[in-house]
Amino acid sequence: MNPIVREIAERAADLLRVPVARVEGVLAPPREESLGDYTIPCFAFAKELRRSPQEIAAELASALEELSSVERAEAAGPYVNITVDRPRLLAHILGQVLREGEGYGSSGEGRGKTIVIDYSSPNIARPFTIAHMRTTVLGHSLKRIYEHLGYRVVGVNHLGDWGTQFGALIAAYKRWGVRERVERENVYELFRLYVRFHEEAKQDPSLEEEGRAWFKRLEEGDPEARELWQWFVDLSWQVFQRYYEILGIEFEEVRGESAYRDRTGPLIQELLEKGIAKESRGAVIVPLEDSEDGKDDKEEPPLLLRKSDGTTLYATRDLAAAIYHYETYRFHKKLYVVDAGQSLHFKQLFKALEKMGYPWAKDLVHVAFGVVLFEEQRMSTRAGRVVFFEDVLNQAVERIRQIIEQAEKKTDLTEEEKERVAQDVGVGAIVYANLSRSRLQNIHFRWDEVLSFEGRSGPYLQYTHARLAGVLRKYGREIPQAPDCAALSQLQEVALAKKLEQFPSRVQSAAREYDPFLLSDYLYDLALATNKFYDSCRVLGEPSEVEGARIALVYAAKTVLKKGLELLGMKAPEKM
RNA sequence: GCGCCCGUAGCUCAGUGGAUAGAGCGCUGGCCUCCGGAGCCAGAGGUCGCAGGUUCAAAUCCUGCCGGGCGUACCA
Repeated sequence: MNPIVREIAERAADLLRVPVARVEGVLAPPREESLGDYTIPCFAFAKELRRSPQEIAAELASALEELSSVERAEAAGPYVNITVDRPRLLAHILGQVLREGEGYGSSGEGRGKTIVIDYSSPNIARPFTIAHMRTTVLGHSLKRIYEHLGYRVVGVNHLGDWGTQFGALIAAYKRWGVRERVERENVYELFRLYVRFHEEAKQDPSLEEEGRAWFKRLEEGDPEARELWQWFVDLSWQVFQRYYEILGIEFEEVRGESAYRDRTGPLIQELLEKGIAKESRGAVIVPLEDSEDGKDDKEEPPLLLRKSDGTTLYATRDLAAAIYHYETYRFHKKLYVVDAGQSLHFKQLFKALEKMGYPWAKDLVHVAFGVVLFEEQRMSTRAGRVVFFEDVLNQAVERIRQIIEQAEKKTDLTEEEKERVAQDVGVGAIVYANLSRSRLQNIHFRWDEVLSFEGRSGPYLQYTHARLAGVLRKYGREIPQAPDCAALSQLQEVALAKKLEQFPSRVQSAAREYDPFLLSDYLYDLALATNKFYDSCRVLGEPSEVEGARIALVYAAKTVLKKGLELLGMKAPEKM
């Protein structure tokens, strides 16, 4: 909160004899910019003061008008609309951004705290699809946001490299696999084998049995099963790493489900001995029904730890992983960035850990998100109804190459730079598309939408940044550290500066709500304000007071835009 | 059946108690002798799923219903 707003709130609170926080709670920007900078709706104070809101507003208006930082304060019915001393406000905002630079919007709230984020965590032996992008991009952005707030963040890639499905894959490979083809086509061939397995299993259910049997052999350490499995893992990881490199993602910990295979046995033993788990229908479960008064008409499904064939499940390994992560990192919080369809799983998991007496169970958060739909249906890897990430990326990059070539303005980019830019912007389009709606919304994947780079899109934000970079390049001198803000009197200048002021609180909201959308939404508004300013206010060649003030504004906007893009996991090219 | 999520403009989505509900796409019409037109400006387009209730004030909170998605013990 800036000092001007604080002064206003304190004065008003003093006058009304209410806590400052009450005033700050209702103080907001007005409905329309032309009404002023801030407004205080006075309804909330009417009852206790036994006066009409209109009366209160009138009194506040005349009192606030006397503050030196207030330019104008007028009552509009029950509202007080306040216009502040703009040069002072802008000097405060610009001063802060110029002083803090890339550190603007950071804070010490995370000092000494560790956050573990489990994200991306793809299943091996399958190509990345556009559906995998949601967890990858969300988790990555959350990671950068928390880091900006001073947290130590451990990005965990909990690879899906264990489970019945690998029994199925081994069975499929044993039946139809060709080594050379797998080596050549990698995950795409493994994926084909997997799909074929499920298709043929529809006709011949004994295949499922065969798959389960292979998984059992795998869990028991059968050398042939292990060897094939390791081969699949190595091949897959090679491909995944390339994708992560393109996306600019690095993990602090890559530790698949298989890493916990030796912990699950003892864990199940312990739970049985403590009476937390029990045998039921041949399997081992943790009952979770909260039967306080014996009425279990709700009948919550239990958490399954071991199947009747003796093999473990996803949940067993997740349990072991949570304990491992707490022991290793003593986390402040652990976030699971996993689609909303798994809500029950996490509810069960957290409850089971609570039953086990771990106080940190309350620090586990399922950061749920909506699924990506294709042709109005959920993508299904098994059914083969998927869009591969690589295809989307290639098309996006190709589209951008064309746009660069067709640009009217002669581009001075070298061929190498063009490639770089095409990739950065292509990735940006995909990333932004995944962060451009609140996380619980499903996303309808449409080619024309992802390949549209106009309006609200990743490239729009990057383009805005590149324009500002262009102005700064041409200016070519030191940015004035104490610009004359009285020279910034245009509506668009004030609006842009006020937008810049919101950045820190938006970063915090995004962290608090575990939703980078809150940041991406803000960045679009910021880019819009920037373009409006750019369109109506010329910078270079203006009288020196104006030019100096405007270039400082340009610099501040570019700095925030760049930082914001980075927090979303996007590049901010200087030229494009 | 039960649980969670969603329902706002033709389409995709913001807005979760405060003034006349906002964007993008699409549609109509404007703006480059001037810092990058991947841009800017203007216009048309909405009984905020329905019905009650709480409140000075409801798209927003509560209750019920309708429609859609997901989940609901041996997949991950």
